[in-house]
Amino acid sequence: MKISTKGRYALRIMIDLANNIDNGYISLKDISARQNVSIKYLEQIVSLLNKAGLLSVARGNNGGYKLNKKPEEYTVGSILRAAEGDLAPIMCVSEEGSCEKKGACITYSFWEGLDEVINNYVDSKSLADLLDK
Amino acid sequence: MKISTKGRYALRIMIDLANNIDNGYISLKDISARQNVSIKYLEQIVSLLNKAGLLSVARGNNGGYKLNKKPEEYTVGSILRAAEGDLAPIMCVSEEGSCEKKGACITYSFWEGLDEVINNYVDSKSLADLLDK
DNA sequence: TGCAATTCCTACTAATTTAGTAGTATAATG
DNA sequence: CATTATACTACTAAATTAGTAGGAATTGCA
Repeated sequence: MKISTKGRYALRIMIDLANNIDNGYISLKDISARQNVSIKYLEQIVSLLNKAGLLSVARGNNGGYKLNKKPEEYTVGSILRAAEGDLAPIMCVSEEGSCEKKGACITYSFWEGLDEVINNYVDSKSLADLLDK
Repeated sequence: MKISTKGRYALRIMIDLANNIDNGYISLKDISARQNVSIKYLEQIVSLLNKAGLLSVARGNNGGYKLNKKPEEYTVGSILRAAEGDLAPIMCVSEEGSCEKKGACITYSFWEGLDEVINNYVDSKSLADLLDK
């Protein structure tokens, strides 16, 4: 029942970009130096964030990434789901794995409720909330 | 971010025992037949529940397990934690892994909050709540 | 007394997932 | 056109999960 490094690093990347929001496009080289994560691994994680539409990208020399919204407009949930795929605590309540025995299953609504409190919490916090610490 | 089979089966075992609460000690053979999980795997999971003090045991012929409290006195959280070890979404907020940089860490209180909503939810539901479905 | 049914304990293993590394292609800039 | 980036795909080592397997200890009953 753990969040993986992808989710945790994704959050750190977004915080890093938020902290440098006035500095134009930020390269992975810079983020790597600050966050102490290899550029190659960051590439994969940023790619997930990018595909989820959370970032603006500039390729080529002096390229990099920047936020395309204000920090208060990102929920932490949207970031974690982009990186982790899905926060469902078990398959049967997730989009893909959705179980056909829902109705009959005695534990289904319990798991559904857990999924709800998790997603409600992570969606109640914005990226800006984290910066305010 | 998934609950493992140990947690899910543990819940099914406890439900099974609750459903047979008037039938004395229930053998793993019976539970195995009803729940479609091998006796050998059930042994390991029941051992965790037992060590956590959730069950009464009778060894030998006609032996087995039974609940030592009423279903409404078990929180689902106590069952899941017994089987899963810990529901902390990341190391730094768990008992063992507790991080020394708590104070400095910008994301710490966010994760702490997530841990809280998860545990509050699973502890707000009793085993009896699941039976009432 | 001894056999059958049961829990108890530990070790092993196969499959899956996680946490990366590596290489090469593509794009932009000066 | 060299340099500095991102983009994409494949590979790999380590850890975790999901079991199997074997045998010892315990108890009830014929």
